[in-house]
Amino acid sequence: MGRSPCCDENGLKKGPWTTEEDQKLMEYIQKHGHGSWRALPKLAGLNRCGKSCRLRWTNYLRPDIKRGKFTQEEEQTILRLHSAIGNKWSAIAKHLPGRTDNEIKNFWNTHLKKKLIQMGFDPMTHRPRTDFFAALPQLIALANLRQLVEQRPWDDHAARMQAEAVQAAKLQYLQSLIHSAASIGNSPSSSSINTIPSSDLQEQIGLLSPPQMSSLSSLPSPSLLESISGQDIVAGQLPDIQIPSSFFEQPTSNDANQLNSDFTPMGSVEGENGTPKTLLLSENSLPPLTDFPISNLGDMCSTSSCDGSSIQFPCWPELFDEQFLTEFV
DNA sequence: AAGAATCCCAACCGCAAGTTG
DNA sequence: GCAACTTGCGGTTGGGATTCT
Repeated sequence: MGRSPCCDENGLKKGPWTTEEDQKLMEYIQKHGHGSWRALPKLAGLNRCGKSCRLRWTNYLRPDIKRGKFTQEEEQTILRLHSAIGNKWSAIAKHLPGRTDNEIKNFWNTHLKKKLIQMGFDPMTHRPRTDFFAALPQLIALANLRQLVEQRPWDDHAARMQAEAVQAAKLQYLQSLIHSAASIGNSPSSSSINTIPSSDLQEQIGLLSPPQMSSLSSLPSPSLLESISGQDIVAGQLPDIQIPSSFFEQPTSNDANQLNSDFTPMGSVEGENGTPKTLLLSENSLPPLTDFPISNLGDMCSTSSCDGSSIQFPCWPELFDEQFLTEFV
């Protein structure tokens, strides 16, 4: 299994392709097929290595390539498949006709990954991140729901659902705290916060707007953490939440539904119009955080895909009133 | 208006699996 | 079975485009 020597050859052109080169490559392949990629450049009159030609063809020149923005449907498919198989871009691309693995990979890295991170989900596991900083954006977004509830004259049912969502968020936040506290207790020399990769930390801190940064100073004190961890609460016994891979919107097509059937859903509920909504919940999961489409949640965060509008988040003390803490502890 | 920062994506790199002789 | 070679894949990067200050 030796390495390919083709790109090691000197004198071959690299970098962006010219329209002339594209033309030559297309004409040659349309006439003769690509055959051996190694031999192709010479036969086609190109001063490129075969690998470069193959990449140019498969990622750009192939006639069946679909260009333009990814649809919600495609986004759903990518999320669903990625949650099941991870960074298998070529496998994911097979489910998206006309999209290349490179295109999907780029879309993931520039959009979807950030979206998940901003919502406090681990982009690799698609589960809520248990480290403290990772949970912040998700919780902030949920806390913001309560603010909306208080500001809008919604009906009682909707308001109750929102309040329950905030309660769930609080629970999850406390879960994070307890995880942190437990690890502090188990290992005096290191805290879970200290174990967060610095890149992750920077990423999360970078996502917080200045008001949120300032509110960090009013987070629970170490003494509170101690008092919580002193309750002999086993972190593993706390409820866990798994994000539905249909995270931003419900699937809308037969294709998406078909894909859904490829992976085992952990639960389902009936949607408003009678169509079942698939929820990927773990057995010990909390109830769904909200009863409205989670896409609303995504819209409320300050993300690059949120039409550029920024939203002022509430301060942390508002999220955790004393009554709640008393009830919980 | 201009420079800085950020986003985006085409293309490259290198590894590993598959194929051939 | 082995080595040379080809192909496919995923991670990373460079630089143009766009947005922000």
